[in-house]
Amino acid sequence: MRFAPSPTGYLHVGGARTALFNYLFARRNGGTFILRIEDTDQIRNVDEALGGILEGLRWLGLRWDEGPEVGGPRGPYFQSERLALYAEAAARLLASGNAYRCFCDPDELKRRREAALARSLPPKYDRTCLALSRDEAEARAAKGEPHAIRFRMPDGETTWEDLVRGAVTFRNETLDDFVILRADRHPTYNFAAVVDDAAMEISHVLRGDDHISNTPRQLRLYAVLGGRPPQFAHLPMILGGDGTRLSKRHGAVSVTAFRDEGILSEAMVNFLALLGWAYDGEREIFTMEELTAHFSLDRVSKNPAIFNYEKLGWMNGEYFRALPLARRTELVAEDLRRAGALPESAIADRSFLERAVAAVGDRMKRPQQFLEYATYLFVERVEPEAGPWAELRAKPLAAARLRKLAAALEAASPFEHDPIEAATRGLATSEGVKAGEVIMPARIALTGKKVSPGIFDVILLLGRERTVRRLRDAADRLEAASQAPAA
RNA sequence: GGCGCUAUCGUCUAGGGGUUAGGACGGGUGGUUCUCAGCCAUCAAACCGGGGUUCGAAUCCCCGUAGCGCUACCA
Repeated sequence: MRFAPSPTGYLHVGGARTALFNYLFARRNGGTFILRIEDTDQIRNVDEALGGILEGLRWLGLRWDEGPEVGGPRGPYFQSERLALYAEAAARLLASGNAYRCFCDPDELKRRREAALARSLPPKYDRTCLALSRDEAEARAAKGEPHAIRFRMPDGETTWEDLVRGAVTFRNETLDDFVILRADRHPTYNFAAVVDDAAMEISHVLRGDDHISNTPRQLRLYAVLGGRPPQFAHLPMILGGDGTRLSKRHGAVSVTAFRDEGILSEAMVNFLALLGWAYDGEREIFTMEELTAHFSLDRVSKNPAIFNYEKLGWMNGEYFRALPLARRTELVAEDLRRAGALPESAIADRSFLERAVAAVGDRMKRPQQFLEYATYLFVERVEPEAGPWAELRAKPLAAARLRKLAAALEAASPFEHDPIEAATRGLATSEGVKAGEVIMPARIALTGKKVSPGIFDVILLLGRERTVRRLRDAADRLEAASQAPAA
């Protein structure tokens, strides 16, 4: 079992889903999860790009048994360090006549390909260099003439039993004599993958279904290189909302970006697992342990799946709300610090922050939402939002009630939840109105908004002094405004 | 163009020769509470089209259509 990403700088959710399925399959079946880095393309970066991949995998909790940083008996785990293996395998194919040297100019081939495409013809390599005698080819190679090595595709057809799709067949003539070793002696993907999968004794290959058409090529390579091919399973692709391959323009795509937006790794894993796999269609919440216990390839879907950001958000809420208060507070503190949203002293007062987080309670689906429900706790004075303020002004008795509430709260003793509630409701009763008639104006005066945690929690958090001051301040302003109706 | 894969509510999916075609997200409505969130209840919402096989097809087969993928000296 292996996951073999190329170092692209970050772990894409599609890659993450593939990695997860590989991991689950290996764990479920007592296999070994190998991480191999496919860095055969010289053009692409490697070092810093690798970090993002490993970080993403680790964050998700997908620990590899063998691979970078942990080593293992089948190393090295970077293809760039396995060049000798590919050269040796290519030499064997050359010797057996299953491959041949190609001196064609890449630019010329590209032109021909485009020309063929323009005339609606299949853009296959025309086997020009297959016609070269072996002596001539060897002589030109010996002179140092640049050339690639191509696989000689045999006639016939290639079939395999895909673990998620069943039998898949390709006619070899549609496959082309593809390059296995480039002029710079680096292997191409299909070749390196086969040489390594064979050497690493890979039993199962789970990958995206964009690799389906690579599979017959690889199978052909196995046939001439020797070694039993692994079993293949092609997973459905993950698409964006418009039905095309998920990419940056659809929104966040790297798992670390989701992390930074407050998505919990447990939620990410759970959500990814459901993209292309289902337990029974009913149950949706699974821990990693439960996933490894239940995962099986025959419940993997064949249809591409559109990445639903909203459902991820919902699922994150499920996990976030289930976290112990201390943990939620910790996550909120981390986010506040990262965003630089509050002075360090406010963040450091952990017991107050914890009370605030408790008051916000189920309203948060992710730490980032904390301030939506709590900003007023951390400012000297609130500036009511226009809509709510206008509503307050529309109530002629509001100012007077605010003052009465202030007085009632000054008298409430002790200054705790129940006496505060009793004082507030008592006022409503004596005013002959429903509690909401007192509470909503208070909410606007105290928080500046129409939406907040429970009012008694807010009052408690604010403390008697600040509460009373804000109530009276709002009353003052209401009265001033009614003097000058223009505002 | 060629080759391949796929096709159940808007989305993720369960099911599979006879079902009121189930669940979840999202949406609507009602309830609960001081608002919101949450929770509870409830509603709307789907088998791509056409042929065939069959007593019976959404399910099996074929064709079509659509979407996606591959068609590199990328992976």
